[in-house]
Amino acid sequence: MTVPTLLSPDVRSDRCGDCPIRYRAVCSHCEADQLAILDQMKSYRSYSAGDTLIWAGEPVSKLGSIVKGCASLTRTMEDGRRQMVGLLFPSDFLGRPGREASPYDVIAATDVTLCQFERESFETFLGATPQIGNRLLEMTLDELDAAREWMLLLGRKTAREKIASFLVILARRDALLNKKFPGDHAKFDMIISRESLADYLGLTIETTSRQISALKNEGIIRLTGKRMVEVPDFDRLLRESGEDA
Amino acid sequence: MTVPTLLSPDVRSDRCGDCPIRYRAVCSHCEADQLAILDQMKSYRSYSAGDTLIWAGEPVSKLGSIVKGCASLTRTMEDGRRQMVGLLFPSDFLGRPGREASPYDVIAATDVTLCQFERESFETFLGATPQIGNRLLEMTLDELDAAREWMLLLGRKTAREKIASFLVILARRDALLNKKFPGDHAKFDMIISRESLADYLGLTIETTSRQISALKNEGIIRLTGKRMVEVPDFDRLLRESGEDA
DNA sequence: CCTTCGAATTGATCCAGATCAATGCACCCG
DNA sequence: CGGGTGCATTGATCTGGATCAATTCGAAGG
Repeated sequence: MTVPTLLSPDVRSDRCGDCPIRYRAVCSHCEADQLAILDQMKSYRSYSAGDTLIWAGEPVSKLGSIVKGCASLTRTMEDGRRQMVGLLFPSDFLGRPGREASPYDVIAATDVTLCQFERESFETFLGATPQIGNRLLEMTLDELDAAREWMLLLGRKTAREKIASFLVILARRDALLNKKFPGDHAKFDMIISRESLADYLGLTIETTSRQISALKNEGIIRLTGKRMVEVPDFDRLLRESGEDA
Repeated sequence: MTVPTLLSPDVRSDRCGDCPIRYRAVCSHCEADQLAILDQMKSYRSYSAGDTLIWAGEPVSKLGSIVKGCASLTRTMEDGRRQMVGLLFPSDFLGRPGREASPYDVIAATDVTLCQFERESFETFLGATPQIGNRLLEMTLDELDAAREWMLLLGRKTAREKIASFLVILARRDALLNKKFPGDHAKFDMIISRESLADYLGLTIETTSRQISALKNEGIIRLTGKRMVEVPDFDRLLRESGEDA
């Protein structure tokens, strides 16, 4: 049962056929008849920035896709040290079939709209629909690649390279979303606070802030407001990130 | 076509039914008839410690399971900085269906026996056999959890905690393999060189060596030879690792 | 037995990033 | 308008782990 009043303004209708993530989400390989079933099973739910969608270790009865917004996955140690272990963007899947609980907190980084399913009915459908399972495997392999890329960043990159690498990811995302070339002049929102960014990069807030200031002072990036970033020369930024071409 | 002469002494026959990883590998959910097909498709191959099984970026035509031994996944930056991003043990799967190339080098840490398939025929079988896909998804989710756990280690733990965490993993593995309780007195081989260990933990060889010596001097571990480790008090080691109970 | 050679340990010094401490800067609310 | 309140920036200092530099150990071979 869908709840139209919970739709965010950007989600034009509650029918799967109109969904902005129709061709990228877990349902992307589904045929029309399978989609009709998902359409019946799904419901939308909205969260505000800062809300915790899932608490680490708590069993969760819902699974679903991010339709709009951005959520973070975070692990916290007893003494309070925190490490962000992933960022979820629209079309990314939330929750793991066959697993009751998540080993990390999931927190809305911005306002988030979720397309969610009951775990049980989704798992039944998954068992009967190989397209879903295949797509889920693809997406999980992509997440694994991203996680391992991030391990290299956390283990071996300097603070400056870490910041630059993060900005490269956002600039590429901006180019993709706005159908520009990756080399073009990019302008995008940093999405997360300095504190979250520090948690993502394995740094302190202070070091994070200092390195951003340094990149700004050297003209590699330009800041408008606290969160908007412009990248006049993408290749220069890329060189700072320690990546190969 | 199997090649009996390449069998390692521990692999008693080349029939899947006798396989030591029969109930943990990608084939574990398969029925007898499906297993019979895999039995026809598979071949064994052995590698020596230090051999590169897969070069980063190179297309690979084979996929398969580790039957015996241990292999590492490593990313290298242009300037030579290296980060190990995973360790594969018996029953772990090597290669990614639907993906031509691996983004990291795969290197035999010890002598390795592989049960391998041609990519093309394996992918065809995967399409027709949901059990394989489901198991692969489970295993990939496990790898993703391990990778994210490691991100916390790389981003936030001290050198001492990193070493202790690695030893905790090996001690748990020893307990599992030898059907002991995790708290029991463990004795195991460290598998990898100090250099590889440094690459795994995001440290230098020197820091790695110093921290191991420190744990030894404080009686938290005991060393016999360079590579054999004994853990008299598992809980004490666990406390040093920064993990919660 | 001694020599060799790579891996491991140990010591001395250095520095990138952490920590401690203000200060700046919006934005809200009484 | 003034004074919170919560980020973000900037400055001063400290330190854990890196770097540079010898040993030491142990297995392999003559």
